[in-house]
Amino acid sequence: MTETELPKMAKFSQQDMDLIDILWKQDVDLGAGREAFDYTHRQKENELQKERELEKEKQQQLQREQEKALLAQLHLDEETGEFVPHATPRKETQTTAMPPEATQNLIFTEEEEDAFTFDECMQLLADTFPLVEAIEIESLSLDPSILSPTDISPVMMPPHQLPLAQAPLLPTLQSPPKTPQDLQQTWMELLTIPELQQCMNMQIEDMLEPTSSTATSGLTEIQDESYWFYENNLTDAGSNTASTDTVSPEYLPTSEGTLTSVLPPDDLNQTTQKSLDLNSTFGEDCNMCYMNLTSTHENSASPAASSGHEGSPLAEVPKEPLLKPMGNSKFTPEEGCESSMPEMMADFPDSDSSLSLDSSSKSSLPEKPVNMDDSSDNSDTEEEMDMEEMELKPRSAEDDYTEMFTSSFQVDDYDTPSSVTSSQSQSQGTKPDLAEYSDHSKPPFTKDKPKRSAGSRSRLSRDERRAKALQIPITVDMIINLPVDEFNEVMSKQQLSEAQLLLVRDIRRRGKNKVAAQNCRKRKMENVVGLEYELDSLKEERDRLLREKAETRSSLQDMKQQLESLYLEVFSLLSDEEGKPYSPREFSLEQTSDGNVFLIPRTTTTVAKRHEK
DNA sequence: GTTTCCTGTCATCGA
DNA sequence: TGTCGATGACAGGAA
Repeated sequence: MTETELPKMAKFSQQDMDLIDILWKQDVDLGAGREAFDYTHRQKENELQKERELEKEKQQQLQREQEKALLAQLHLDEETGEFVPHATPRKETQTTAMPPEATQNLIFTEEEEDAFTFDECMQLLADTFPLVEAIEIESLSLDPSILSPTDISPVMMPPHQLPLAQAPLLPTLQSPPKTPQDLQQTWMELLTIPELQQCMNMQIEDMLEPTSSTATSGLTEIQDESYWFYENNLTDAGSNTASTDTVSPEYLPTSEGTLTSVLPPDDLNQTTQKSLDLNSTFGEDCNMCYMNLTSTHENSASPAASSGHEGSPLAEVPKEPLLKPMGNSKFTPEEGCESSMPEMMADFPDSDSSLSLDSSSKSSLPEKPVNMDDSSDNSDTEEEMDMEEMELKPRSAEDDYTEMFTSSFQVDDYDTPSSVTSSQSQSQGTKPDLAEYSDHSKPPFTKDKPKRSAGSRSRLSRDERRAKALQIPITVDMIINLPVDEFNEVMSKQQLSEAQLLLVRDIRRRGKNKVAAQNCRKRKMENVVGLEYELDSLKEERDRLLREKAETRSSLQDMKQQLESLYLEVFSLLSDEEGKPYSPREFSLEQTSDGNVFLIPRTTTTVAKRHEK
């Protein structure tokens, strides 16, 4: 409802007003406030809007003045001997040295003045520039030596600092490239600076690092508006000179030198190539940069990228140095688990060496279950048969694993699933050892050594190895731990052969028994500990009883002593008719059941007692 | 080289 | 009768 519509409202009839009121109530129900229909409120909002626009214009004017002041400082740099042309190249320099802030402001003014309110613009500025500053501070804090190369990049440069820092630190940049060739030469010189390359690599990583959506968006905005500089210079130079590939080898040593501290040597080639490719395509906008990175990543002999991981280049790039080098090996789906299962490969040192890339020369599977059946059947010679599996038939084991991982292995979540195709170069390198292991005349300890060195997991590994050799589509863990019903159900569904069933039962029996033995020993130890505790408590009880016994005996002795003294004391108080004391030897005091005490002659008492007996 | 401890496995028994 | 858990006995690795 605008200001011109207000007079019309006075002409509205009461019916119309009621209708409007009904509509307003409906709007209120939909979430609209009463002030939305208040003209004065809207008028205040319009005034505020105008004030904001005025403030925005003032702010822009202030920024323009600041830009002019900054450009004037560039003139002062010329007086120090760093000449900056004022003609056509100066125009480039001005635009080159123009802070991205100015560029951004111009763009905001031209494109988004109508679309953004002042608060939104201020919020956008506040969101954008602190991020850039933070990025630069971060890059500067990493190494003070790269401070000057960092300043080269206007992409990441805080707009308000760029001209000041650029002048003293990079005189080469100040010298104007009068021709495209000069410009190209300038950038080629800049590219020879190792710190510059490191800085650019770091900034690329910072850019590609998926920190926060706001940071990414802010960078994208800055790059979109200031990458034209590289588009006009660096990319031209790169394309004119020799493209990326010709530049790359030239700077490989420096790049390696800067990257070896943070990257494993195996990743150096890929990363270096990636970073140099990025350098060559630095002038493109952010999207193109990401696209380039992705394409570079895909082209840099990284099979993982071509296997479905290219969907997330931002997440992929930071992780890439952590990936194991694939070399020239053909990527298989199982290789993804390889890095996480090194111990499994350690369990099969000889099987590792017996591997081959040739998956075409597979021996027929039905033969192996029969052999395995024999080996698993005879428990006494199980170990020897295991060794025979690995030694007498290295080709067979090789075929087992090759076929196992190339065929449809239904369940691949073994507790330690190993990738037999871990490293083809490794397997190829150890290939000559196959002849040694295939030598039957070798002493047994040589056969046993690699396996015994696997440690306490050798048994479990053996079962896993057998299960894999027989292509049992259930994990050893499941075989052992599944309840009987589920286990039988799974077994019935799997259509296993006789040998497979036998092996599965053996694995289950051994696994169960192993757990039972562990529990038994645990219980035994607990019993021993409990018995020891009980023994200690019994010893303490015995000592306590002995102490109580001694105390009781001592107290009884005291009581006897007291009673004797009391008896003598009472006896001494007694006297006959003549006043003579009674002799304790002739008389004794006895107490009857009713409590009376009588003096009885000892002879009588003794005679009476004898009679009683 | 021997001893001791730990662990896996087998054989056996009872539920 | 088959399965499973418990347990003694044995063997081998590791310290």
